[in-house]
Amino acid sequence: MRFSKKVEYALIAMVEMAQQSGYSELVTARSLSKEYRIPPEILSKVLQKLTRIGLLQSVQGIKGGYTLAKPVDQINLLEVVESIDGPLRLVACNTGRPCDCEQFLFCNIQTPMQYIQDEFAQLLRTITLKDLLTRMKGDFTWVYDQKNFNKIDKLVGQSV
Amino acid sequence: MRFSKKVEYALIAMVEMAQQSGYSELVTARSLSKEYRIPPEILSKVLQKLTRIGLLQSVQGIKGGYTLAKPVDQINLLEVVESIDGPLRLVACNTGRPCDCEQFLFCNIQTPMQYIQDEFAQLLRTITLKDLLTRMKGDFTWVYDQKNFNKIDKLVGQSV
DNA sequence: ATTAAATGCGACCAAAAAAGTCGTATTTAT
DNA sequence: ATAAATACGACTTTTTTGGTCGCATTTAAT
Repeated sequence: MRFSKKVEYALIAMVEMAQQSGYSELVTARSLSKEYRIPPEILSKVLQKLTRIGLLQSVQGIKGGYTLAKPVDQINLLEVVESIDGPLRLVACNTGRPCDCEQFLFCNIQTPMQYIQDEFAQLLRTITLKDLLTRMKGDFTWVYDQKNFNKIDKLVGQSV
Repeated sequence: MRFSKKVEYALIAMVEMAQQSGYSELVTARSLSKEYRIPPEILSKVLQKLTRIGLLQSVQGIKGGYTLAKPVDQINLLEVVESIDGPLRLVACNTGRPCDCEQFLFCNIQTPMQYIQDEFAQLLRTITLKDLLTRMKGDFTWVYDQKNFNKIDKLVGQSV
């Protein structure tokens, strides 16, 4: 019952991109992976998926990078989640066919669970990247606290 | 991003118990596990957890079994899920402490994700066992289709 | 009393999913 | 030509989940 790490990485990256570039400048996978301690190969693949699906735009080559493909209020959480992890499925038995879970013919919760899934999907659909940005005020106080940066600088032995 | 099998088993069992007993008669783990093809040891442990948390009542001994401890409209999904899987946590970094995810001091989505989790928890809190029961009308048409029962009878080589 | 059928637990093993790594190709500004 | 970036797939490791085994306790029926 967790979002996958990849989805977290996607959201971290997109939030950062929204703050940094404002749709204009490019951000590289490498810089993001450094800043947020995300394995670069994984982050790259995540960003590539988001690009293929049309949430990001990419530019190849030595001056390349990524940028948001749409305004922040037009990117909702459901698209992000489904871009990375595939179609939302809260239970095993809602694939369209009558029921293919282990309890097949006897499953008694298929229809109700479908309803719950629809509700959750709707919730994710109503939350946009913009909502995330407006809700992260509290984080700034410590994310950009200089003491923390110094601590990390020491920790990893390099400038951030 | 799935409910665990154990949570599914819990819901299947509780829905069945609500239909069968109407709070009076006892249902055994064994009969449920047979009817829904759930490994009996697992189902037992699930029902035991639900009992400890107070959602079911149990009676030990040879005539024992389980029954719902509360009316169906007073059992919500959040209690069921948290009884089985522990506190709801959609992301790694909302444990109360500032942030203990891999991106620790740099995580920029902690607060927004907490908000999403709260919204989802509220959704689960508003859905009761009664809602599940009223939404499963569609299932009856095939769950109780005699042809299916015959098919299963042949499949497992015993009366159901 | 003995037995059988039920709940109650904990330790352990196996399978599946997720996370992460490695290698290589392609693109493009310098 | 080179360096730094995206693009992509195969593979390995780790973690989580699902499932199994064994044993103890309770209690109705004989």
